[in-house]
Amino acid sequence: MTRTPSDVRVAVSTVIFTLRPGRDAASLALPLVRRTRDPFGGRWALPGGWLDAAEGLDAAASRTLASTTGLAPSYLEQLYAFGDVDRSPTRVVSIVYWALLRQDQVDAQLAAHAEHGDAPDNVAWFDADDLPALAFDHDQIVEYALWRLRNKVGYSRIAHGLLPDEFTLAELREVYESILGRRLDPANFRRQAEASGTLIPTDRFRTGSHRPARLYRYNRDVELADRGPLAHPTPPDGTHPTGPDRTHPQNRNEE
Amino acid sequence: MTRTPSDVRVAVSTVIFTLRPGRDAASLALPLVRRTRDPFGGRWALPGGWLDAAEGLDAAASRTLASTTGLAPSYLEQLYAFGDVDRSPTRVVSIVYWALLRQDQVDAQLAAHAEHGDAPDNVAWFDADDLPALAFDHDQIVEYALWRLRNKVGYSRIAHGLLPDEFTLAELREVYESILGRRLDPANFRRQAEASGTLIPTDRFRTGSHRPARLYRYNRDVELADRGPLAHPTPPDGTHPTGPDRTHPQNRNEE
DNA sequence: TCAAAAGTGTTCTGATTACACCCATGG
DNA sequence: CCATGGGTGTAATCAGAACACTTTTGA
Repeated sequence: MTRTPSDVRVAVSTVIFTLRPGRDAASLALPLVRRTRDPFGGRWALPGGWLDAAEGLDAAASRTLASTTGLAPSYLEQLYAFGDVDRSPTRVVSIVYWALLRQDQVDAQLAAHAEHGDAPDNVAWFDADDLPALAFDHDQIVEYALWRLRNKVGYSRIAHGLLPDEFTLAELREVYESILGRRLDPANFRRQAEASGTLIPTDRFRTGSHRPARLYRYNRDVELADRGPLAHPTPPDGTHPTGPDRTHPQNRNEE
Repeated sequence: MTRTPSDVRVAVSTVIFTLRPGRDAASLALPLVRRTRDPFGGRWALPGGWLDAAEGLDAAASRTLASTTGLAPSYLEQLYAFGDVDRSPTRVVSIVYWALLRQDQVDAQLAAHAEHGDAPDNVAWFDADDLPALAFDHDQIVEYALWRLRNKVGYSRIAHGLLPDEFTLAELREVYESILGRRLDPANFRRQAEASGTLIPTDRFRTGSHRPARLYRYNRDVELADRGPLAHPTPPDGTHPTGPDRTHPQNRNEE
């Protein structure tokens, strides 16, 4: 067997969400990179880059995300492989990931880069439901990532991927409300959250407004999301492990 | 931008299931192809092949499946992109699909090929829970495909992808039981199926054993599975459309 | 002391389960 | 006429939704 290089190139991109506090309710936001060359020069696109022959897909997602935006996700999962012939002028298969970034990490990571003088350029954050026209088929990709996020929040604990270590139930509820786009009953939300077995109450309280709210951590023994039988046992590096996702839904908001 | 071919090659493989009638209960079976060359010469592997620069991913899955096994799926959906560096001696990213084939189509399609003298070679069917050691990481891939199938059967209508146009409720129930690996209450199953709105009763009956059972068709207006916002409007060719999957589970067998 | 969020209790509803029971047919 | 699967009825259970209510704080 001779090794003939293919004329199909493999790219890796990532849709990474964070929660941006708003006056009324928080909203989902994501960073985009402005393209400097054709095709689609000047347009906004998802952060990403070419797959290197010496790295796995997950590693490529983390690397290209870091090199374009300076961000390291708190949750990372493969989304889909896009490979229509006409999705780009040249033949490119894009392995797309979606990710979450804890709110407190956004500023921290960007500040760290600013200090080292390697602040990412040509990057801007956009509200997830108010995006400009994107390069390639990235509009569709973001739409699908949003759909997956909204769906997954219903049957897994990924919402925690957007919060710091300690949080109040109201903060957790706000994450759900932002993602789902509707209000949730605080009383019922509390009971469900407590019954899930994933929350550990601390003896600390968040004070400042009205009645102090108890702070919770969460049980790291429980995975953020069931990733199916192929889940890697433990993450070798800092970021979260990635294996095929339990793509199966189990509630049924949109069946 | 000069176009430099990548040293990463893209393959497409498919895990395609059908239901094999057994004395007691039916069981899931899938076709494998015996490799004739190294690496893993002599071992069984998933049907597949190299992605052609002129075809999309879905088309490549259909084409390679047909050319290796002679089969055309009744349901086809992308499963996952596997791209660990060491999963093959050379650098290969495999876009893996999973598929269903209606029981009545297996024999029909194979017979058609036999008649034309183009019967596929080196192909054999195996029971899904009794597989030999497979080439590459294909064991894991099959395991993941099974997991996804079992999961998805709980919140979508994919079970119909394994049945002919008309079927009895007992036959439909048997599909569920085979996939889930447990018995279901016939009475409750009937009510759920009827309440789903996806079944159309015919005025024909399956006779032969005891009391005749009504035959049902199903409502083609309802998608087999919610594929998310990116679903292709209509399949251009014969096989089913494929878009990103609503990977979200909604029941919770394994949360 | 009052507004507002934290937190508890109670009721109602719908889906799921378990299981008793009747119906229709082939042998 | 009876064994067997087709098909119906019904009561118990459980999760979720709705909402009234009490508690605790800062202002």
